[in-house]
Amino acid sequence: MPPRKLTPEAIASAAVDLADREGIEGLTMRSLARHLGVEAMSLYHHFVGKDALLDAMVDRVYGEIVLPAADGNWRAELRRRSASVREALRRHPWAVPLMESRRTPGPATLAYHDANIACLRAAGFSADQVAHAYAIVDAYVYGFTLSETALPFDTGEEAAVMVQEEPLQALLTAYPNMGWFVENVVLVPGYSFAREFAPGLELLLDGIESRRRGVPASGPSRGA
Amino acid sequence: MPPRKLTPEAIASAAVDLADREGIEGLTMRSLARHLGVEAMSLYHHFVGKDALLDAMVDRVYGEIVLPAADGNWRAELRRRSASVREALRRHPWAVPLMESRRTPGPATLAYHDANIACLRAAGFSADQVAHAYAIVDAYVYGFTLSETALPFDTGEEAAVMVQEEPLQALLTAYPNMGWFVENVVLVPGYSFAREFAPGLELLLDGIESRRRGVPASGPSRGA
DNA sequence: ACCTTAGCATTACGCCGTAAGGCAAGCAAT
DNA sequence: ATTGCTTGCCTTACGGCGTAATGCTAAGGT
Repeated sequence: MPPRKLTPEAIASAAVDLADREGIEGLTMRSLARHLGVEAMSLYHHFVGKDALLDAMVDRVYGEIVLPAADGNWRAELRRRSASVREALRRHPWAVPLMESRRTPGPATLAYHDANIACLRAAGFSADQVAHAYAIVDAYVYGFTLSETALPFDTGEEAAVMVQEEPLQALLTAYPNMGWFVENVVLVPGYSFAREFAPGLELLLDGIESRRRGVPASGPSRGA
Repeated sequence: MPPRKLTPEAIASAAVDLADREGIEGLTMRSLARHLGVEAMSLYHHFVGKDALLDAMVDRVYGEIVLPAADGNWRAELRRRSASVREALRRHPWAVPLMESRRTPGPATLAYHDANIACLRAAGFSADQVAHAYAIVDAYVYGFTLSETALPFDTGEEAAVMVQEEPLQALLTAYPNMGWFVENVVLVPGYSFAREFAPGLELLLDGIESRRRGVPASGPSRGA
């Protein structure tokens, strides 16, 4: 028997690389097999189907995230792991819609969630407070990264090129507030969407902290 | 010539219905055509390709969102449209990954963004403040809804059934913090993930408001 | 009466995921 | 040494996908 060329780990690793380079739609069982020097059906001896492979890929992405330490300052730990999540998802943009939709979490996924809960719990959060904080921070980090990876430009310079084009010019005059926004935000030198991430996260952490200290939540009655 | 059976609107509407019922992976050009009583290729006389159809579907979802009024209270308007976004995305879960990834916005999409900017602008937000507020709120709403639609359960009762199953039981003992979380949050009577939405949004709105009033953002130095 | 054109259908191509089965190389038991 | 099982990979084949190319039919303009 020739030395085994394939292992689940090697396959998943190659699949992540391929998806990074070609996009998730370029990852097919055949293209992946070609990349590994084998035939497509050989992969099915290591994964029962493509779904299982996707599960493994997602778990590898979770494995790249720096876990929060249970004995650290919860704000610093949450900040660090949020940045780490965002970096991992920028390295693997295809993972953004996948991470939240897989139903068979792998060991790295479970370890990730466990460490997050442990960190907040150790900081004295009640179960309800953990639920609140976790839901809010995760929604923000995933949502921000989703927006970010979908954006057709990152810096203002890239946007400036796009705005020159004819159809976009027409749209910006038809929708004057968007035109105002583009002119006064996107096209201002130094703009990048990425810089919104950290301030938004701090706003969340501030809110979580003040709620913990007993500041009552302002209900809908207040602003309406 | 028989009276035209197909219009882009009718096709997109049927596609949305089909995706709602069968899921986005059940929406194929053939299944959609079958549903409309025509052949698959007939659809290509109204849409240049499936991507264009998906664009139209996304724009229909945007069209379901209640637009914020420019002359209203910005908190109330943002609250209302955020709830409306979430409801639209719950009606059409397949749209969550699509809405942020389409690159050819339709009229409803543009009107939506324009109305949002207009609302904040009319409330006296500077361009930078609009950018901050919009990025944060959108990230939260999309991220929350992404988590929500991906969750295998909604209420604690549904979760209780899942937890009975063997493989999950083993996981919860292996990851004690997750076990603690499930026991003290998910399985507590009355739990539902959905109830986290409004408090989290209020936290954001509070933060946006206080930042506007000149409260300096707490930087990483504070908590680290 | 002719031609254009719009609206829909037919056929076919190259992709996809994967079920079913084959085959060769190594190990274990006899 | 022979047998037979297991492991790892390959071959073939099927139904379904998006869609290019082309054909047919009937209404409307001239």
